[in-house]
Amino acid sequence: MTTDRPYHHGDLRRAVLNAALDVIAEHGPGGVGLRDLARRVGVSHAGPVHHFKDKAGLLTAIAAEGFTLLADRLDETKAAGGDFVDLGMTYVRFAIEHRAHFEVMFRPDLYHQDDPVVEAANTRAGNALRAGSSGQPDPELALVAAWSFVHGFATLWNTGALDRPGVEPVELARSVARTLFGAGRAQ
Amino acid sequence: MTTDRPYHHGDLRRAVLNAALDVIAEHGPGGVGLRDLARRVGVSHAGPVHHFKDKAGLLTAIAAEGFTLLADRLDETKAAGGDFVDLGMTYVRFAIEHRAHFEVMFRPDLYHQDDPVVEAANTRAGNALRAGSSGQPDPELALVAAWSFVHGFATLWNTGALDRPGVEPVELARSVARTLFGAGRAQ
DNA sequence: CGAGCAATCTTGACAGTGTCAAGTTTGCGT
DNA sequence: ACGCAAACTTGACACTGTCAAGATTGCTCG
Repeated sequence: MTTDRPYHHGDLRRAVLNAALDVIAEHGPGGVGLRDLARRVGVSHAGPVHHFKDKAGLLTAIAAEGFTLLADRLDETKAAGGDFVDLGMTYVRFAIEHRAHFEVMFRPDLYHQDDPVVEAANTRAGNALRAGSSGQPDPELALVAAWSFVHGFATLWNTGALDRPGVEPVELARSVARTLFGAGRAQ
Repeated sequence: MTTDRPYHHGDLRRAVLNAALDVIAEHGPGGVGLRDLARRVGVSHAGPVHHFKDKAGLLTAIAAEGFTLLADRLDETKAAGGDFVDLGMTYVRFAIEHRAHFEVMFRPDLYHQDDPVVEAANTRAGNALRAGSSGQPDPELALVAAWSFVHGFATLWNTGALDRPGVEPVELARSVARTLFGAGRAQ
């Protein structure tokens, strides 16, 4: 090939991120390689380094993107009048639909946890979650209970441990959540 | 040094496993390296290969050990008359005390998931868990609910997301579990 | 409009990794 | 006591992340 591609890629950063997300979704975060990503995107082996500094830097960017994406969705369902259970279902849906992001976000050993961008996004998502449980009796315990449940459900589902043939995960999670947390009082 | 250590290590397999568990506890599963482990144990760079075939083979052994250990503990608390909630607390305690094992067990992309040993240990632990929920109304839903909760709690706690100053994790989990699942009926 | 500067990307190198094949040393059963 | 198989070593290869230095480009400011 030795293609006639332009020297400047245009949007290499996004291209590398997308390629990385593909790889993570298929092989997990351990499967990402800077040189492999460079190859997939059609760029020299050190191209990605310039945008992310590190391999950990790349994963930091993915984690940050994931946290802001999650915070956005939580804010949306809150704004749409969603109740406590709805918030949890948004969490589950996010973890399944954005599996690659989710698998990085909660593996702090893979990225630069002290990065200001990722820290800000992380606390934003945390606040959105905390706000959702504020209407419950004993909000602190409710937060731990709900977060643990949806996080565990999503994690187990993604690893295949909860696999039921022909079952829609969010529906299963919702029916379980209803029995755990009641029918879901307003707010 | 070029030590006068014997040609045969004695129990290299266990030594490598222990070294790997140390590394995982400190740096996560991504931090393990076959050559690094060999160095720590004081053996040539390809020594460990003979016992585990692969890097994935090493992690397979760790996962298998983890599942049987978990199954053992679940059986014990069941035999000691523990109820539904007690089983969950055993799960949480295991995940925290054997953090390194736990972090490998639920990352199937890291090891040979189809290995017969790990498969057997996995289903054994699964059965122990399933048996615990058999006394509940709607056992299937109860299993999903309880497993999701304890798994999520343990995972979040281990990543530091649930960190509360001076709080004993199992006690926190127990108090939450009691409000979720009732006072814990017998069996 | 065009010159130069900074951002973007390439090339080349180095240390470190997993894995394999081939040798060496040792314990153990017959 | 002998020999065989298990345990370990040595050496090699392809691959990885990271860095330094160079080539190419878009863009800003005169």
